[in-house]
Amino acid sequence: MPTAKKKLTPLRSICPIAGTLDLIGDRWTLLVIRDLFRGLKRYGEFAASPEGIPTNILAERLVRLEANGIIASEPYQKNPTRYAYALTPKGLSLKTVLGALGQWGARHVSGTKIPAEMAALFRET
Amino acid sequence: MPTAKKKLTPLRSICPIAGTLDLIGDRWTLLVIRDLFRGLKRYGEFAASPEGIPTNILAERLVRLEANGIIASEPYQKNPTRYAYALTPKGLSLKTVLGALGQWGARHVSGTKIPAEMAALFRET
DNA sequence: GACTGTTACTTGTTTTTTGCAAGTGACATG
DNA sequence: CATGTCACTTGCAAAAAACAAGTAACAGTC
Repeated sequence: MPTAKKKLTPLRSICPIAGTLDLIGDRWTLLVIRDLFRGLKRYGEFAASPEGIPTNILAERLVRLEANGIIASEPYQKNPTRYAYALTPKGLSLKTVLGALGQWGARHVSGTKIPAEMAALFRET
Repeated sequence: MPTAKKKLTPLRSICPIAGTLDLIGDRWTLLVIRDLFRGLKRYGEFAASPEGIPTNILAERLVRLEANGIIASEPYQKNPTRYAYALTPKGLSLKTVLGALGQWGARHVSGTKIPAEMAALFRET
């Protein structure tokens, strides 16, 4: 796993919406989670997504998501050890959030389009 | 209405999730929208929320939300003209997003608690 | 076995955004 | 007319993001 730096993130309030945003409410984190739902697993795959996340940001977000128990990493090779990332149950339960964001965007943000590969995320459960 | 500065925000991709995040995916915007769902209407009320949004950020977000058709402002007094803000239908349709974020937070972010005043947001529709 | 390429990061610097404090204009109240 | 309030605006320091390079450990080619 990448270098883990300790960083406290005290919650801004007891509001559960604010609490969620404190964990994943930045410009990039939810896009990494979206990619995990799409089946991507490796650093290079995330980096290749069309939004073009800066690599240092990606590395930091992966560390943070794992520290918060939203993703887990497992080595898939040695020398050098490389890790594949996957959503934990906690991360998987963000599906409703991604679904709501995606449906709203498809309806209200012009220029967006639901890719076929992502249709599963948008089906009602 | 506050001073409107033109600012282009080209979408990072055609993904509807990314598109939504480009509009409202920052540290503060969704908290303002939450406050509107809670019934708050005025600048001072938003500023008094427990998270303590910086006032310059609040002013800028109100302008942006109105420019994007998510909120609308109406004068409630003259000299000086003061505006009350309300969600448009487009803004109201973010309820599912807020609901999903809140439910996830209530379940997975320790230290959060659903205030009674906010319970309506969390009921399934 | 030196050379090229790939993967997964790390490091350094610039630019942008945020956060904080203080200031301003137009009143309303005492 | 002095003080207070409300809704902002402005200035500046601090933090985060963006961009560009660099690095380590191989694997494959010549």
